[in-house]
Parts: sequence; C-alpha cells; structure tokens
Amino acid sequence: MTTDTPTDTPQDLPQRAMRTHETRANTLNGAAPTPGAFERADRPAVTVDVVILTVRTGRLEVLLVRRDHAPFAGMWGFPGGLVRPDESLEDAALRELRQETGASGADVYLEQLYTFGEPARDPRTRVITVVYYVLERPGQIHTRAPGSDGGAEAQLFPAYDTPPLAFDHGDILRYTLQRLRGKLEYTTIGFQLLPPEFTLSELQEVYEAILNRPLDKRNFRKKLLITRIVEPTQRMKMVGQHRPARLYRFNPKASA
Amino acid sequence: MTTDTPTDTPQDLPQRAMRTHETRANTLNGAAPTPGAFERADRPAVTVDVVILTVRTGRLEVLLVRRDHAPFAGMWGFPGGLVRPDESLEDAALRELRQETGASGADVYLEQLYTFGEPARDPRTRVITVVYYVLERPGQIHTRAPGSDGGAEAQLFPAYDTPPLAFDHGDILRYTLQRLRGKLEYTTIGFQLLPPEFTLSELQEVYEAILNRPLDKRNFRKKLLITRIVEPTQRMKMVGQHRPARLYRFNPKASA
DNA sequence: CCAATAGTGTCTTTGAGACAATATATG
DNA sequence: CATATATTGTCTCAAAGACACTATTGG
Repeated sequence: MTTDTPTDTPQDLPQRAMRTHETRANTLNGAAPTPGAFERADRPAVTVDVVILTVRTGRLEVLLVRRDHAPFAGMWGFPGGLVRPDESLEDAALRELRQETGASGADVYLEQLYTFGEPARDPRTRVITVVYYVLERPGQIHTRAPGSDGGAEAQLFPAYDTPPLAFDHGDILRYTLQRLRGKLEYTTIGFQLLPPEFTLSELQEVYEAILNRPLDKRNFRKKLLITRIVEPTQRMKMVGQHRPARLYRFNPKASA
Repeated sequence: MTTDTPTDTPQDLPQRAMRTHETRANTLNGAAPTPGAFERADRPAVTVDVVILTVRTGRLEVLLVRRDHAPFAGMWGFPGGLVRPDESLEDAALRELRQETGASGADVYLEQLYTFGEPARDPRTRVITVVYYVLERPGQIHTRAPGSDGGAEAQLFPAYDTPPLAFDHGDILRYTLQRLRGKLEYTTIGFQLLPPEFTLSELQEVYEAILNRPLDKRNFRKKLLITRIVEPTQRMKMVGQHRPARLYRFNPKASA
C-alpha cells in the first residue's frame, strides 16, 4: 500500500553497462530524436479497477464479479478492464462502473485510490492497474444473476467479510476501506451514500457501517447540528409504529 | 487531482456497437482465450515521475531537471522515465532518484502520490505517469551544472516558488505540497528531512518550511515532548556565540 | 398500554493556541 | 556586557467522549 514508512534498504537493481546514457535513450523526458523509439518499447498493459461500495441494510457492501476464466477462475474480484487509448483514467473507471451496475455514473463519488504495479501481480503479463473507488447511493446497483447474459455474475458482499479475492484485490479492498474510514472523519464523503433527504439515524447507520463500530447517538447528532453540516427540512419520515423522524439534508456551505 | 468532490455529471462517452461483448473481448478480466489478444492492443506509455524534496537553509526545495528537447524544451520538470518491463513502480522511482541525485535511495521516504493520465497531457503520445515523491535529508542531493556530461542540468528550486513547469508538472507539484502538509500533521514524516540527531529549532524549521508559515516555539516543543515523539540525547550542538542547543532524536515507539 | 425508534443536555478531559521572560554560550 | 539563540509555563477555549432519560407514533 502507501509507503507510510521509509522504504527500508531497497535492494540494488541490476544495471546494464553505460547506465546513464542507455537509460536516457529509454526515457520520454530524455527525448528520443526519433519519436518512434519509445513506441516500440515493451509496454505494460494498463487497466482500471473499480471498487464499488454502497450501504444496504446498515452494512457496507462491495460489488464483486465472478471470474469465469483463468487466472483465478471462479474467484471474485473487482470490475475492471483495459484503459482505451483516448479516454482518461477517470472516464475508464466510469465506463466500468456503468457497465457493471447499470448506473448512470452521474452523481456518484469517484476517487482514485492507488496504482498497483508489481511485475508479478498478474501471472499472464505485466499489468499496471489504476484503482478507483466509488460510493453509490442505495438502490443504484443492479446485480447480475449467474447465467444471465449481461456479462459475468455480479453480486454485493459485506465489505468487511468477503470471500477470498483474485489477484491482489484483497489488499486493494483493505486499503480502500482504510482510505474511506480516514476520509469519513474530515470530509463530507458520507453523504454520497444517502439520498438527498435522510434521517439522522440513517446517517449514523452509514457512519457505523463504514467505521464498523457503534457511535454514540447524542454526540453524533450534536456534532452535526453544531457544525451545521446538516439542516432540517419540513418533512418527516413516518414508517413503523414509533415516533416519526425528521428528514435532513446536507448543507454544502458548512465546510467543517 | 484527487476527486475530492462528487464527479459532476460526467458526459457520456462514445460507445461502439455491441458494447458489452466488444468491451469484454478487450478486457483482461474478461479473459481472452487467445492470450495474445490484449498484447496487440494499443497500449499507453507508462512512466514514473519523481518529486524530490529537501529542506535547505530553512526552505523547502524541489529538484528540477531542465528539458533539452521538445516538447517544452528549455523548461523545467521532474525527473522521470519509462517503467521497465520487470521492475516495480517503486523500483522505477528509486532508479530515477539515484540517477538524478547520486543518492543511494536507501533511507529516503518514498510515497506514491497519484497517477496522471489525461490523454492530452503529453502532446507526443498517450503517457500515463505514476508520480512518487521523495523526502531527502540535507546534503544528499548533488545537482548537475549546465553542460556537465552526467545528463541534463538539474537544480534545486524553492518548492513554493518555481519557474513555470513542463507538462502538468505545476499541478503535480501543488498536489505534492498539499499531501505533504497534510501528512506532516498526523504522521512523523517530518523526521525524514533531518539527520538522526537534530535540535528542536532545526525540527521547527522543517515544519515551518513545509507549512510555509511560522509556528509558536513553546507550543511546538510542548507537543513534541508531551507525546514523547522526540527524546533528548546527551549531546549538544554548539555553534555561534549563543546558548548551545540540545540534540534530540526521533522516538519511533511513540505513535501519536 | 406496549413496542419501537426519535430526540435531547451535562460534565469531564484533552488538545490547540495565545502569550513573555529567563538562561547560556561567544566575542 | 552585548548579542544571539535556547529554553520554559499558564490560561483560555473548543472539541471529543462518557453517560440516561423523555417523546411520539402505531397497533
């Protein structure tokens, strides 16, 4: 993951003779007079993988696709695919998102997570993957049953309790959850998992699902209301045989 | 930069006919029965760029290389180059670091920053660059004068006041400094810019150089000593006609 | 009236930030 | 003793966290 500690004594790499000049000739910045020079170089495949998250029934869930080919056939992994020559990395991520969920991709939270490029992470060939994660509001994800013809089987799993994942996707998921927990505390990222109007209990449910621990109701509400991050609407949510809950909306003006 | 806000209404991408199946055939996860399928696909070039930072005379400085070829000939930019087929991204970054600074690469702080891949960011061809940043202790960087034969001219510039940079390197530098300021507050990253033993004034200088603003001396020391992040040595630094300063060392055991 | 969820306030502790005077070395 | 930097403590305020009872609805 992110090198949060100093790189500990990196081993020397094998170097060929005439290191400096040879290296420069292989360098875009060092500029080959013949522009075709780097075209012929061995190039890694570049893919985008997308970790799609949502909260359902008070639980954080992640969309996984069942692989029907080697390597890792039968295992689950993230949707992903090659970046096309003329699309940006973010566009590629949105394309994968639309393809796997049927969602429009509008109004989702999309953030680049990290780029994974260990030479052996894909046994077939060198693949460098740029990973994005996505937060979807409830009900936006349409999964695919096994045997359906829209593509491979796709399903939501509890994000903190998935089956073993293909490639290095287990590491990637752990890192995603870590990033998400961190951002929850100093950003308003949590609102991306709720509809425009929500009760404070629903919001707390989202926070608890991500942090994977219970929060105190009074402290939670106090903080939200003092910082004016949410503002009450005139509407109530009345379901079940108990006191109705006020609906709130996110207030983008309150920064903290 | 990092998409810190929701992606606002991403425009639809042009889609070719037979979208789903066609796309799958172009997908590593979707697994071509003929492994050569994706080998022939158009592949972007993948480079690593390295933002090398150090603190010199109380100022945060960044190493820049003068470009002697188009595009952006004569402008300054970060060291960087193509990732080789058998090296990891981090190894590629360390190789660039060694090449440009003569530093061993041991004992530096190296962290992946972000991956930039806008299709037009390099006018020659599609280039996706994985950016790392590096924190070097003082005196580890050997710059190159113009006309020297070790490679292109390389020089340290004030990180908050550089000449205009090639490509999107100006954006990259701004983002690096933002990341660095952020991490300074909740990690011990700052010690990577100092020798093993240092005075508290020197440490404060590093913090002020990165944050680009003065800090209160008493509050700064109080926090460090209470949290036990630094511990005193028996040695003093005696230079100049004034009171000597105690030398401290970083205490990795104190987490906060 | 029972069940179920919504809603509310106080106290303590901790950390951040503003602020100024004394100590110790050299020349 | 003049100069330059090192070193030290108090007060205030804000935010975080522990903690329990009342309110309102439907059946």
